[in-house]
Amino acid sequence: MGRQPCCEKVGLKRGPWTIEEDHKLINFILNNGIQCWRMVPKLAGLLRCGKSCRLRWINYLRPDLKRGAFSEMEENQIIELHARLGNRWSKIAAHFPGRTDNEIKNHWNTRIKKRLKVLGLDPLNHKPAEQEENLEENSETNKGSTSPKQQEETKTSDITHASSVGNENGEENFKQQDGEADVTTSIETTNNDSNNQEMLFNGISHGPPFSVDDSVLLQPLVDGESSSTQLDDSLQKWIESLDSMFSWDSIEQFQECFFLLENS
DNA sequence: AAGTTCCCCAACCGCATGAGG
DNA sequence: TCCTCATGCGGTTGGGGAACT
Repeated sequence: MGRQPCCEKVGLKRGPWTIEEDHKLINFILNNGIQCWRMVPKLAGLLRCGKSCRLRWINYLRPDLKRGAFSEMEENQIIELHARLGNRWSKIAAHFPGRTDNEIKNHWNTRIKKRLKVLGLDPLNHKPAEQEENLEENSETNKGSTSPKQQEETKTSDITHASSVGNENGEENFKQQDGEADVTTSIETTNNDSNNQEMLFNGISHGPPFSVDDSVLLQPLVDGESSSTQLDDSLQKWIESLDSMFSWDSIEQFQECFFLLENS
């Protein structure tokens, strides 16, 4: 007797989101907020499951998202956090306002991993690759003698001790406070309020999170790739409205953008 | 120019977790 | 305490564009 799926899959749309779907979702959330994701698609008139709506909102439509390439400083912070927290992307993302766990995870898998390998470090535990080989040999002998959870704990303590930014009491901190206490203090000094504001503002000024060279399919943009010649009037207005905004605090302003967009 | 390979990233899947009855 | 359900999370996939041959 398996668990029921989170939603009725039959008849639901999958794959890339269209601009119309995005508009419906954003409009609904701005007008109604989020009480229950499962109800969102029904009430918003979307043929999507709630899970898909949630993911779309969190990873792409949220107005406070910071888009664009990661700076070297951000990459270094990710490496530092990964050394302590492992693949807990949501925890890592919590230190980067405007970034999503998915974004950081993708960036890790596509860029940072390679960067570490070039440096001769194992991306899993941040140890030099040779050392890692020895570790694997040893772990072979222990195979079957430990539960997955025990193995995970072992890995965790390895990561902590191996961290190049090491903390003498890393393992203890990890267990007591999910490994975040010391990281938080070091990272937060760089993510102060003014910095956050700047990032938020920069994120907004990147323009809409989609291109319009195809009027139906929503295509993600690479940072700086947007071309005003490709934008239709409504989207141009969108960009102008966003650029003129100081912050996303005012939902009314945001709604006005949509009003303009829909009525243009 | 055409074909192939590589790379990126949005989206999906399935399990974990926690709240509430 | 157990069960159900909604949400969160991390691993993985696949489409599409870029780079290369």
